Amino acid sequence: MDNSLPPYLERLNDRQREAVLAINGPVSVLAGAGSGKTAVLTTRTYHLIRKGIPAEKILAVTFTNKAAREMRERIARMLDVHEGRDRRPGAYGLPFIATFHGLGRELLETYGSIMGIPRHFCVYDRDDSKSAIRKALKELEVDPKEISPAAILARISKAKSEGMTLPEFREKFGRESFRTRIVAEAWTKYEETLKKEKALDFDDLIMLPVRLLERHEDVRELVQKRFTYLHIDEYQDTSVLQGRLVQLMAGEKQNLFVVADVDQAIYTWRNATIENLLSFSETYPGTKTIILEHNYRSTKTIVEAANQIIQINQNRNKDKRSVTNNPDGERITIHAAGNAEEEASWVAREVSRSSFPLEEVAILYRTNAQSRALEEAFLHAQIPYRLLGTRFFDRKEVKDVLAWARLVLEPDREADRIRAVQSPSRGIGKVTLGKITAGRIEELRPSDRAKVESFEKVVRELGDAAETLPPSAFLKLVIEKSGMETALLKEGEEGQDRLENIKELGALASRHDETPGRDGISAFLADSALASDQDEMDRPLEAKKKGVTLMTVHAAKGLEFDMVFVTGLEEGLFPHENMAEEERDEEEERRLFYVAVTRAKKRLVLTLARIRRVYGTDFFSEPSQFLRDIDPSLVSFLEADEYEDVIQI
DNA sequence: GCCGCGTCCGTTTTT
DNA sequence: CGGACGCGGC
Repeated sequence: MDNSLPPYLERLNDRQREAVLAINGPVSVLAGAGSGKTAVLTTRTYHLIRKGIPAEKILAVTFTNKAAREMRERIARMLDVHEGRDRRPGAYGLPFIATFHGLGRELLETYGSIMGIPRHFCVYDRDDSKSAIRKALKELEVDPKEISPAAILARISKAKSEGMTLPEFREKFGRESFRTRIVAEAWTKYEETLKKEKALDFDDLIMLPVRLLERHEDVRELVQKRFTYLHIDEYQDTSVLQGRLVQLMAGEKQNLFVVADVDQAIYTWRNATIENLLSFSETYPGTKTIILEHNYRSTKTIVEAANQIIQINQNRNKDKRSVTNNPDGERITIHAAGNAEEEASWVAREVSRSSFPLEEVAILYRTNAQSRALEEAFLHAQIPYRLLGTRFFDRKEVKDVLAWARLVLEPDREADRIRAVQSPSRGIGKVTLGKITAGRIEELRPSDRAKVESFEKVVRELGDAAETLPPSAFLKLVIEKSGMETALLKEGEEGQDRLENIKELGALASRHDETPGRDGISAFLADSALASDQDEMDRPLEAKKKGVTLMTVHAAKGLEFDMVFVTGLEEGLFPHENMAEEERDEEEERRLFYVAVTRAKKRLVLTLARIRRVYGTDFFSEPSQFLRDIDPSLVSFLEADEYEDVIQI
């Protein structure tokens, strides 16, 4: 008998190998930062296939689209499968690799008809949901100033992601207070809008599949048979409902493999709960737990600093501590700048002085607002950069095109009609539109009627074209026929940029060109709703850019760079001072700092500004308490006298 | 119906 | 400070 290991297993350490080889039954892997958990997930998937498990029986759920795509590419390479343009998660006989939302979408598209879910639904993003709520408030004659649409949406979203239905919410909170009554009323209207527009929101993409599997045993069995091996990444950041979905899918076999790090739980504000992880072995008796604490990523200095930071948290597994065989490396640099602009230009200067390739440098910050000063500094220093998180899909012109496309597929979508009719503006406004929706078409002036008819004609023509055209050609036609192209060309330089953005959208759509007609277009639309602005691969132009990466700490999760700058280390900013007392969570902020620090492989630089501008006014800021958590022996200051000043012993 | 101007508000973090 | 929204004049 041949006892030698295949090369892909030899590369792993004992614990990692144990994780890969634990094929049946529930397994939880508690992995520290930089411990090679991605390698474990990928290798395990590959190993299962080598063992004869059909690839399409394996489901892997990742946290981001980017992680999904990378894993899919890696496995395709290992299996020597050449992926074509088909972007569906399970294409080419590969495992089904997607985010929870991508999985939910697949389940609803495939099995949702039994619950009356339309075949072509569109997905509402946060802004869509917000305007739907705003509309609901208007109908209810509630002043949005009294209760903000955002707050209502947050409450609805929380209820939904806990698995609570609208009637249950009414029952429980309907009489509690004025506030909750408004929430219940707005929720009712909101659901009506969703239904009318054949739309689902992000929470629906999880909630409805759960309901589907709970209520329909036949579907549950079908799904359990379809996926016999389940891999879940970042399990500490799953919600109650996502946990339940996993459980429903795992079924009796429970060939369930989850990877998690409690110290990197940074999404509780998005209704993630570490309860799923803490109760894992109770939910799944016979769980095998494997701890990966060896860090392959960072220098000893960085690993040691990370340990010092995270061990201050009370709410964690105190035995878990990262170790590394890597060299000590350089000390951590702390720099205090005068204000945000000086901080930014100092960072830019340090980047150009360093010898790391620009692709190996990341600039991290707590809030998106901080990116502006940094962007300007990099522009000024002529250092190429990529800015993640500029909400591409939030841009007006992009939303306009998507609205047009959605309207063409589903002429009942009121919100999209209002948007489309105004882009470009064609002399039809709210009043005219209101008359149409109310069915009072005869009241229209002849000139208005002509305008409306020509608009509707364009929509119809595009509708016909949508039946056969590949998505990218369809989009091109939309841009032309809607009149957007002509209008933008008239606008000069800014219009050119906008046209560029729209064309980028066309490039995205071409990924679905192998599925022409409504199916492909609708898949593209769902893609863009689920696409993340944090993922440069979702944007062809952004992906081509090379350079330093600017992003929030949240967006940096899972990534690694030779040199990492963590900026804005000031009290109130990082840790962030929350408005709502009850939401303040110092330990989560510290975990976030831990995530930031552990992104660095070789050099870590922490910066702050003594004066920070908030809403246009300057404030003095105190250095972040987090800076004091790192032992001085690991730190070097550029100016010696800065030390006591910043650390404030 | 459109556009310009004034006011008000916000900022965590995002699939 | 800057984006979103509303009001009022054209």
